[in-house]
Amino acid sequence: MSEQIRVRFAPSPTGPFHIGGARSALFNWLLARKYKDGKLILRVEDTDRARSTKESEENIKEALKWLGLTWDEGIDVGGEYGPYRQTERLHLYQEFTDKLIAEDKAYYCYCTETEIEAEREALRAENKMPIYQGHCRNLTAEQRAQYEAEGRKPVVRFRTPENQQVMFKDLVRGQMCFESNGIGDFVIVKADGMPVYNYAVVLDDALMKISHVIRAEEHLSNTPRQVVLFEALNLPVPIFGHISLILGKDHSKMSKRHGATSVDQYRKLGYLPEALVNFLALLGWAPQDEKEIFSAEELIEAFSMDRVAKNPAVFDIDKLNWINAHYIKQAKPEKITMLAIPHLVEKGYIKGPLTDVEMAKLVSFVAVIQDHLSFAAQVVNFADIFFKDDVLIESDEARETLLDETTPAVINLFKDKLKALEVVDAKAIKPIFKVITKELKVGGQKVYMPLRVALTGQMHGPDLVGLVEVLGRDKVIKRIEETMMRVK
RNA sequence: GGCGCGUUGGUCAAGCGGUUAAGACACUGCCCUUUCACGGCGGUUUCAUGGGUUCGAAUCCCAUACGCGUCACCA
Repeated sequence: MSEQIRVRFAPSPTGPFHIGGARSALFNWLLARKYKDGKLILRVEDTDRARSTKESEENIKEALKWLGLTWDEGIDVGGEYGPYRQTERLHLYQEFTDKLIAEDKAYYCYCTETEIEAEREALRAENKMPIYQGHCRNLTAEQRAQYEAEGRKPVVRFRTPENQQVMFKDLVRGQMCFESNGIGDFVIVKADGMPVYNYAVVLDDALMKISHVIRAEEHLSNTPRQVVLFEALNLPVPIFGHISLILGKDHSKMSKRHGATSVDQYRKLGYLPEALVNFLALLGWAPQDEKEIFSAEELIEAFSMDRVAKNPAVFDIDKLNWINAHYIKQAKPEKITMLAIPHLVEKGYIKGPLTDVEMAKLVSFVAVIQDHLSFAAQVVNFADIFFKDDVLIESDEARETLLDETTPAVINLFKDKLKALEVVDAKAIKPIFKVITKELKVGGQKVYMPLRVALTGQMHGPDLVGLVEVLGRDKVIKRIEETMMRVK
């Protein structure tokens, strides 16, 4: 690609930032970063006045920043092709609309929504395509004046050329071809003066000199409408690339039913941005080799549009969890702790602000369980071990472990040894277990298990040595004593 | 319904006329670990169906089925 790469991400701020949108943004970003002069433009498509909100726009920006998907031109950062919010570009669209009308390539349509709806119904009933039948296609000046007098507010429709083949190039799907007759005269400017998506997007992409339009497949069927407009306006047609949709487990489009769908939800659950980026890249794109774990830099290096798949991909939370677990293991315990705290607060484990000492202890605890986590919120699954001093014995099997005839001796010896320690750290604690097996002549099972159950109530869990160190001598002794009292 | 896109194991997927049809997640077996997890080594499971073309087809062509998208004064 010799010309400059200029790609854009153009979300409409009508709700929480969707995971699918994040992938579109990611692919565009990767393309922009791959080429030295590549530019990513962030444009906001806010022409739907009823649904667009400032909060959504903020949410999208925050999510993009969190994911590390930086943009070179667009809202907040500016650029020479601004403004970058469609509602601030109305004067630009107006110019082109006037021109189209003057050239008779577009016309005013006074049909009301109910009239149009009735027409559509009728066509559908006959099993025909529900396209506009051209009622206002050739109105006389008198007819128009009549409608105006009635107070009707017109929309502007594009006069779609008949019997033409509309072709365009798609990087993912190859050469595409549609019949113009299947399109009909579509609305380009609403009655409130707002341009319709298919119109504004064409003008913006052309005016912002976008070279490649990479977006979701749901736009594929809309593309001929846009191509026809590019041609009518004598504007260069960009190269398209329609990436397939992300589906839920049941193969329908991802929705709330499938669990978390917004970037924000994953962020709050304690997924790491690098993991999400890594995972999203692998949904619909495959590297040449067998690598699975990619840093952003490695993705930029390896990414290319011709390895983007045509078929839709099912969002597999198990794989995301696996990737995230990988990044969690590499992360600093402090970081995971910070992500987990809101969840610990929510579950009532943490009441007020933590002191420095408490915080340090919590961090050490997180370090002990870090390898067990798929995402930070899972810390609450282990929180009882850390926060709850009255141990709940999880099963009869665990109880039996405590009733073992060797158990009292083990527990007592352990307490003595622990009390005798000058410094209570992992290095000092570890040998205790060995010594006990030797002195009491019992197997490791008989030492570790009763102590684990007395301390946590559970048969399985994080490393005991680490646990004893983090909990501290007093708490450990108090806990085992109380548990033993209770089983007797 | 028209138009369009798609269909390799439960999931992500490699493959682009000749392969024992990669790899990863999940599942599972063993090892490691005196628990679990991590990690290591194995295993089960796939070319939607039917026709062609070809010496040879997961790969090319045509049907059928199924899934999805779109046909808005939403984007």
